Amino acid sequence: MSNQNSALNPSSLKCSQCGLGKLCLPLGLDSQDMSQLEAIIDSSSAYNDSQTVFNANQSFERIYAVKSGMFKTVVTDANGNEHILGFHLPGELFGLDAIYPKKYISTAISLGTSSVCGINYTDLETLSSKLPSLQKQLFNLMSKEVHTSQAMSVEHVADQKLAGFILALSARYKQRGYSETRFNLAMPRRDIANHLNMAAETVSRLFKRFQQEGLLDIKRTDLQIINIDALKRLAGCASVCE
Amino acid sequence: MSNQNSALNPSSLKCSQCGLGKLCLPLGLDSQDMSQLEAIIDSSSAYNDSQTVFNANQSFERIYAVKSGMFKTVVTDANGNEHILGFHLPGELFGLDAIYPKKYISTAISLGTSSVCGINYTDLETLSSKLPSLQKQLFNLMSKEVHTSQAMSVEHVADQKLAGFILALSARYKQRGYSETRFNLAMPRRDIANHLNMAAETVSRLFKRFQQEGLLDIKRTDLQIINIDALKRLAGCASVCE
DNA sequence: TCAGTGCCTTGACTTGGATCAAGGCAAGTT
DNA sequence: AACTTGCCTTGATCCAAGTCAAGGCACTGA
Repeated sequence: MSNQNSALNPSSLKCSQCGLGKLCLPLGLDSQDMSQLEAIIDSSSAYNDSQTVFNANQSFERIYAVKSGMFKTVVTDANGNEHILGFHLPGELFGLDAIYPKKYISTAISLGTSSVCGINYTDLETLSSKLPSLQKQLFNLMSKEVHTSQAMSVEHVADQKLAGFILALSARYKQRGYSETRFNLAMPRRDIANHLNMAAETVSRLFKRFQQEGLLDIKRTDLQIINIDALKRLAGCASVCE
Repeated sequence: MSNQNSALNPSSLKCSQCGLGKLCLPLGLDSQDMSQLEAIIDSSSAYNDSQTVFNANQSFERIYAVKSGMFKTVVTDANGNEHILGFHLPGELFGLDAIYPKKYISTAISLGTSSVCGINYTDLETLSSKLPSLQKQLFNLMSKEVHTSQAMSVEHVADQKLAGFILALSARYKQRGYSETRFNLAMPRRDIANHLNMAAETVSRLFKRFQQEGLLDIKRTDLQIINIDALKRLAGCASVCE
């Protein structure tokens, strides 16, 4: 399946110098609060492609913030079928669904070379009750997580789902200061298909159709959105209209 | 669509006397903390069938805890199609997805005679930073919410989805001290179908099949689970195995 | 008791997307 | 340059579930 987890090159860049501060946990913290947060963060462990950050059922200790690259979270059902719950971009947290059950629900795997910051959850809880802005930001990030998980379930036809997926990625890249019309998908077709509950062949045919209809241009993982409005109309806006 | 929102019979039963304390926000609070929580809660507004608690796009002010009955949250996409995001049982919160965007994402509607407690979110934030146990419980409830939204997306064949839905309801009723094998569905077939992204006819045919296979017995909304293990095997356990 | 209404069930037909099976193409290896 | 490997695309076929249409059954109110 996937390799053992192992941290390479732990470049210990602190939150205050990280550049993701406007999206990630530190949002809203003053420099004094920030250094308290920095004190409980294991800054930046790096992973090669397809390495495991944590496994499902492992006992919950830390939540993770993506620093660079991309991670996916995967569950395996009783019949051994894997399902990708989500993809996580820089500045996003994962492992939040493990808080209540006190164990990880999913397995987290890197897509390409990527890095994360780990945050001990008990420490984070304690610090949150001292720093109202941190508590507020955590609530915000969790609320967002609830929202995105729900949005997925609205579209149910294949083309809407794929359009919605692309638009959601686009919006998230935009937020991070990248182009909203051209970005790298990072994950293979198979993973997109799995995440959206469809066959890889369907993803392939839909990308072709979208291209023929002048909605986008795609070569391997390099995606360029050409007609974003038409794409939004197609998706029915469910995952993206704000 | 649905009637105007209107609060009837505001029976002001406090948290400390409510019986849902083991599931709801007060979990883990001592009696002193509890009275602080009670002070910021508008206890119990009652609704008749199909009444609206809040509308999508309305500005966010409060989260709600179900006191009795059931509520559904519904979004409408750009094409006017409605989609039911979830059903909410006593002791569960709804409106959490509105925290980050600061406006309600969905419309909340009562199913049958039901009641809620409303909690001003700003007050709740403030109080949470004073009461670590309250903060902890809020994080737990939000984590749970993330988890249940995600679990939905795992099953993708109709019979698995319906089995998973029934089992999830069963587990939630059990938690609340009700029978896990016999309960009232409260919502019509159409709503189940909509929530699970399928046709009402399919729900009907599947219930018939489940009944023929000796998995359950259903008459209108009165559901009795006969072979819960077989049902779990069918669902692949995704939404329920813990 | 009987018509009216809303919800659920059943059957016949249609279709979107899965599956199966080949083939293509890029990048690395020998 | 030829071979291998992994991923993606394309075409042919099939089936699960949607749609359409009719009928049944349990409440309601006159």
